[in-house]
Amino acid sequence: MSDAPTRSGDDGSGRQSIWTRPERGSRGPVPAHSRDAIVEAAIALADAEGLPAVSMRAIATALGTGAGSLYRYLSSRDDLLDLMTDRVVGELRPYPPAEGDWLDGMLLLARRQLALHRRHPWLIEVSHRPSAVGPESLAWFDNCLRILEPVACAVTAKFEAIAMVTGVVSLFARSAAAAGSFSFAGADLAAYPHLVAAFSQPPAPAPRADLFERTLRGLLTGLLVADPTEAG
Amino acid sequence: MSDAPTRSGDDGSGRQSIWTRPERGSRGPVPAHSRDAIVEAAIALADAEGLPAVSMRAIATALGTGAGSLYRYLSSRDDLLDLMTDRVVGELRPYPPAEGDWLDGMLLLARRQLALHRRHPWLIEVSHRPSAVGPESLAWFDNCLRILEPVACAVTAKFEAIAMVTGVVSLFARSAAAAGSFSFAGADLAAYPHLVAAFSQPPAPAPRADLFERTLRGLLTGLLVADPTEAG
DNA sequence: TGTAAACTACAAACGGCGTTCGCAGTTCAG
DNA sequence: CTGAACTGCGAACGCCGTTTGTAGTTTACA
Repeated sequence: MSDAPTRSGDDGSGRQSIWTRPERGSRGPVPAHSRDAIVEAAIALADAEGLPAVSMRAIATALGTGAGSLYRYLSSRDDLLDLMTDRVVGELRPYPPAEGDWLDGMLLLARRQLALHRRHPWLIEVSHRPSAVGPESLAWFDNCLRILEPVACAVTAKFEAIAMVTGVVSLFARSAAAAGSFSFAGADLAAYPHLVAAFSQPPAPAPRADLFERTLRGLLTGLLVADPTEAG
Repeated sequence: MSDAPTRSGDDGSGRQSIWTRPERGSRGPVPAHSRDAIVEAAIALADAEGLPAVSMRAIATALGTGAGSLYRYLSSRDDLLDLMTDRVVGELRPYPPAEGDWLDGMLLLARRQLALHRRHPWLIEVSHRPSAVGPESLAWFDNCLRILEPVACAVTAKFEAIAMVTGVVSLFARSAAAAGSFSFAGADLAAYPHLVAAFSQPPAPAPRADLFERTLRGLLTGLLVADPTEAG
């Protein structure tokens, strides 16, 4: 909506994004900390105690300084979250060589992305917020395009497909994190006949094998090797 | 993970969920406000100014009272968000009669859900948080099961399918809300050859017709009318 | 009917948050 | 050498969700 604030290298207010602003000037004492150290401490904190525990004061305490001092290195907590995200996206490297089927290649990338979410559960909470795309995220995106190179279709379709794959990955990551986190106790189940019918059935024999892969395979073939009869 | 806190009618600490706790007792003056009025004010605020504007103080001001007074009707802000969510889910009623193909029925429901997200953009931010399932959400779920009744497969698969549909809906809602909200300015694009190649191509002739529907159709058939050769 | 318990409203306060500001000390450009 | 640009730091600001204390009101029950 509105005038598209497009967080980029230089927004209207003259402020620079975290990706283009230099870490420090040439004068003054050598800083006691660094952007990297702060990001590292924040990630460690998020991995260990979850995203809500990542407060400026907590990070500063972990680094042995005050909360206000962090603003010598960052301009806001949002910038820090962007840096954290891009840094862990870097863990997706090294990217495998483009060999074999492009579909298998995309599935491999998706599985790696899912593993990344397992390593850093806070990624789910952080990725839903409009963020500035960092260099590692761009590299990942670029690599997806590389794998999709043999596919003959419009770039728009590829963009859509990549976005959908990322979305489905976060979907699975979210459902894995929220597994069994609620129940129906206390509700008047009598009002929901199909629900009680479903629960009165014998439990499923076993979870279907690799719902993740089947979903993505269906999605990608559906989006990229489209039925030519409905070319719009 | 851990001991599954299962937010339900009565959690371990003896506190009752917002769905089972009575709104008021029998003694004392008649309350000046009501749970419904608070929820309504909160939804109006969220629709107009976004979820961050929904602070206890703002709601209280809108109702002409103090922030602390709201705790006579709610036990926490999280409870309020649960109530808000369930209330707008009620807007999905009335549910259409189960006629025609189940796939078409599910697609209709999904489209309605997407429209709901368009009406209440804050739903995206609120639904990613582990929440207590309210009666309207249960009714919606029950209705999905009703539509899927003619499908002959395990209930587990139906649950998975419903969850995936909801997830894909929120995916599309999110991408619609974030459309064009970032750019690559300031980045050294030379390091991303496939990205620049993609952008140097002529723009797509036109967006593919109804990516939403095609995605869901592929997903549902893939998940529910599974290939019998790989029955697990 | 009298009284105590249960309920109401409300303002003030608590602790935490992200962030800003002023101050004192340090380093380097001109 | 001087002054500008930087550094760390602690106090403060204005928000937030929530708790608490006080005072007034209504109902249940002896």
